[in-house]
Amino acid sequence: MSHHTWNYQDALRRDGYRVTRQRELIMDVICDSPTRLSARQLCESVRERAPGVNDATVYRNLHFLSERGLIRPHEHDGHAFYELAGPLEPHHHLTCRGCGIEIEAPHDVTHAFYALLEERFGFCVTSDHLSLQGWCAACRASGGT
Amino acid sequence: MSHHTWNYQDALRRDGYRVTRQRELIMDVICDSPTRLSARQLCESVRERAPGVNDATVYRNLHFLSERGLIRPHEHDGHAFYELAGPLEPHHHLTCRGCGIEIEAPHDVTHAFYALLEERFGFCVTSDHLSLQGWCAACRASGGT
DNA sequence: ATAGCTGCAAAGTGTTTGCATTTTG
DNA sequence: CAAAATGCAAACACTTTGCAGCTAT
Repeated sequence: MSHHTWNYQDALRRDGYRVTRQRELIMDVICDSPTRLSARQLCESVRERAPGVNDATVYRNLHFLSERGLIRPHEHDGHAFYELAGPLEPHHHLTCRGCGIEIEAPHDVTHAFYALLEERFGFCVTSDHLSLQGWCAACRASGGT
Repeated sequence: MSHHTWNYQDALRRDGYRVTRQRELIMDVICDSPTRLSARQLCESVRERAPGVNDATVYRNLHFLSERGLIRPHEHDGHAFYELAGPLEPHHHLTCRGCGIEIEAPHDVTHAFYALLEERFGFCVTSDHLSLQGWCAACRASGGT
């Protein structure tokens, strides 16, 4: 899924918001990155492409775009990391400690687990995102620690 | 489990570290709290009991005590929250959005879930702590949203 | 006596806010 | 043209650091 095949611009304009160079840059950077990026990293990446852009603008737009549902923040390591929301299914992230790859697991992998928590603790989970650390198959095969 | 039944003091002295009033205060506050506390909250609670204690000292000791394995930090909401480590089993936290209660789920509740992730994605989870939001049985019974 | 620890003040991050100016629709 | 968004600088909250003096052992 790319934001190029997704007309988020008109969606914004329709609601009276504006499509600025800065907003497009942020969407571009998020879309081009293979992994989720923190606000800080986004400030940097955006500035690489367009030196004039201010951090405050990036922060403001990350909130704005999240509120509008165009991107999605995930808490991790004490920071918010952003990814395109678009028509993507909600999902979980499995991050490899070896190579850093991020595997996306569909939301339904947690069904049985959440059912168990409900059964054993009467607790009904509402968290819609999990971020787990571990080792991917490739790293384990190649003798990762 | 209480730190009063646990002689962490001698463990420290044995290794050449000192048992100070500040360190004991921090351990007391952590132990007395029904929920995990953030560094910030700990600074405040400690200061309530002993007005002179400096934030820097609290921060330094939270790192120190974590390194020594006396307390355990858990990331949550962009901050570290601390709880007694001691001889406790590793476990997961289920936090109720309604009443804020924290249910501790033993580590083994994730066995089947982690096995599924390994089977489907070849991914071997190493994260040893999960923090999930949701609704507890009591809140759901009393018509929590 | 002497590491080890504390308090203080200053600096460092990462993020937010107010306001004058610019830009988009 | 008017509303919306930006840049800038200052404020913010939280955390870390250097150093002189204090204190547990």
